[in-house]
Amino acid sequence: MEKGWGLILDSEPVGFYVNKPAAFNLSTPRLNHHNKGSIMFPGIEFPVNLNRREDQAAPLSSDENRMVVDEVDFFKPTNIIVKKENSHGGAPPTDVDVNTGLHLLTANTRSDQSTMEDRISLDTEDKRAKNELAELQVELERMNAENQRLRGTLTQVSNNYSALQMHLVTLMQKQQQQILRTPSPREQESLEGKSEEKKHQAGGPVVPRQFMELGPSGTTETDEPSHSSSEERTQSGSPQNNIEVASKEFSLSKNGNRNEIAPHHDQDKTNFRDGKGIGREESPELESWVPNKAPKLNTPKPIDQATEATMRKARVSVRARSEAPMITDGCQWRKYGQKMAKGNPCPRAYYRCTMAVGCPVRKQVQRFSEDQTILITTYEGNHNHPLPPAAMAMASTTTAAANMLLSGSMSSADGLMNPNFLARAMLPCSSSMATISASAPFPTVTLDLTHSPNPLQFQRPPAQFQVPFPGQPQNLSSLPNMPLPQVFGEALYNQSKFSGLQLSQNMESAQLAHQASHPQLHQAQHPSLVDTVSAATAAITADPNFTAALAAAITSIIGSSHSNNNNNTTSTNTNTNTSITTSNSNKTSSFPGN
DNA sequence: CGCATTTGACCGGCGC
DNA sequence: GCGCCGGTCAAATGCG
Ligand SMILES: [Zn+2]
Repeated sequence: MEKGWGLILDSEPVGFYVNKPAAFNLSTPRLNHHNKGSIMFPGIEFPVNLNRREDQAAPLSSDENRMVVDEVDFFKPTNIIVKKENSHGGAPPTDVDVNTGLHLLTANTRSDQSTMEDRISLDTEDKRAKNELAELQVELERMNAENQRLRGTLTQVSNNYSALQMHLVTLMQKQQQQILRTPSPREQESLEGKSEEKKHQAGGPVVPRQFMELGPSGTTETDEPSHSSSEERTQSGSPQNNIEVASKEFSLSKNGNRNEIAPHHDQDKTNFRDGKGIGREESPELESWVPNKAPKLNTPKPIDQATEATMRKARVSVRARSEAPMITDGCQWRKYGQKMAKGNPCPRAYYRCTMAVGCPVRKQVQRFSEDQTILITTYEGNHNHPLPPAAMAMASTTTAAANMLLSGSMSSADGLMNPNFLARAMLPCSSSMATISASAPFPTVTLDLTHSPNPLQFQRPPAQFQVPFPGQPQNLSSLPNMPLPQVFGEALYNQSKFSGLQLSQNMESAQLAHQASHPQLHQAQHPSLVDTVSAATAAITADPNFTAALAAAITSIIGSSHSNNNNNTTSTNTNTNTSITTSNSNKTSSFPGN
């Protein structure tokens, strides 16, 4: 089964390579910020956990692990090889085999002096110079690698930030919905039906429903009984890299509340694969997934069902850079199909959520034809089961996006209001963009977690399918003066060997932070290392100013890296060009983040 | 041996 | 009606 080991959407494995002094020493590529040593950003009143894992502090070995990327290597073998070598050598042998392809220079300089002098001494000198050059080259490459890492880090931070932003928007949206309109019957249903007991226990305020509860109220609570192991599974793909060991201390907060819900989807099991054989209509509310061709079934069904159908039909696609075949979103996926898409050389893979038996969630994974370093993951449906925090991150985000979209599509008033609201909400946060466009068969929200190479590009033109990195992936092989996009791609590539992009942790953190304020939701969580981690991050990120802190972190990192790399034209891109694109049937509009 | 993936078959929608 | 196309199924295959 697929565990989604590809991109991990959180920040942790990368660690923070904050502002290294000019020494380009691979052996100490990153500052050691263990989570306990969370970084305090000046002027910000709470610590930000940068998710450094302890072992990552280990100088070379971890680096090697990170750098060795051969397996998943789709695009640029040569580079990788070089980097690998570099990562190995603390001080490279003078006779370096590392072929940097920069010999031209050395040859020239040498030729001048060597003409009439004593051959031997010159030879030795020559050799020495050569060696020095080689070393310099190696160092140069190290610098490049460092730069890439920094950029990768920045990218991840940006991604995280974007994710958090999404959460913020989601929460704001929910609040808005709560305030502006009485809860829809479905919401009421879900709240009463599911959260009632929770509310009793927690006695907390009524909370905007969790995305998981968006499904049919009756069965949504199905819980996988055996999911004590869920966390390993979800994280197993990259245990070394992904799990945030740092925050163990927080685990206690969550461990108590393993969910109590009895798994009652036995029926679902029988119904699984109901597509044809076993009637799925017997229990429409059971919400085992229904083939998504639900375009017209709305009429006969009650409103709830209609919205459900819409929900299922709504899609949220996430674009992120990853060389890995699939992003790690914390869920378990089983591949059930693969097709060659029409205009895309890369096949499209179809996955189904297997965390619960009847879970209707499916996703499509496909590479962006124009930039194959971009992985487009399209989610469809809502989980009908509790999710581990890691999965919560992505799921809640996507669901939020779907909600946004659907709220727009359901009532015209909302439709007008929500996008604007979204735009407004995101504006102060960052350079994000929301776009509503036509041309999608399904209402689709696109979260673009890729990054624009242009640092000046704080406002992007509202083109829907803009390719953030027009550069072609092939260019990645040109190591020294790699344009930023490629650098990013490579950095991410390196880091994503096991984990790739990391979004989940922070997203989940936001989620948990949210939950922290609403304790009744906690019980839905699974205790686990993941939970632990997320709890920790949640605690850390519970502060409402987290985004500000993150922004500060980003800026600080940017500043530092800028100082180090400013000669590099491709230097840090400061803007997180997260864009939200919603495709509706008939309109196209965009909301530049700022 | 059980499970996940692979992969060609199949199905429904849609346009011509 | 036919063919294309996106999406899904399920037998075959591979893997641990
Ligand atoms: Zn699910």
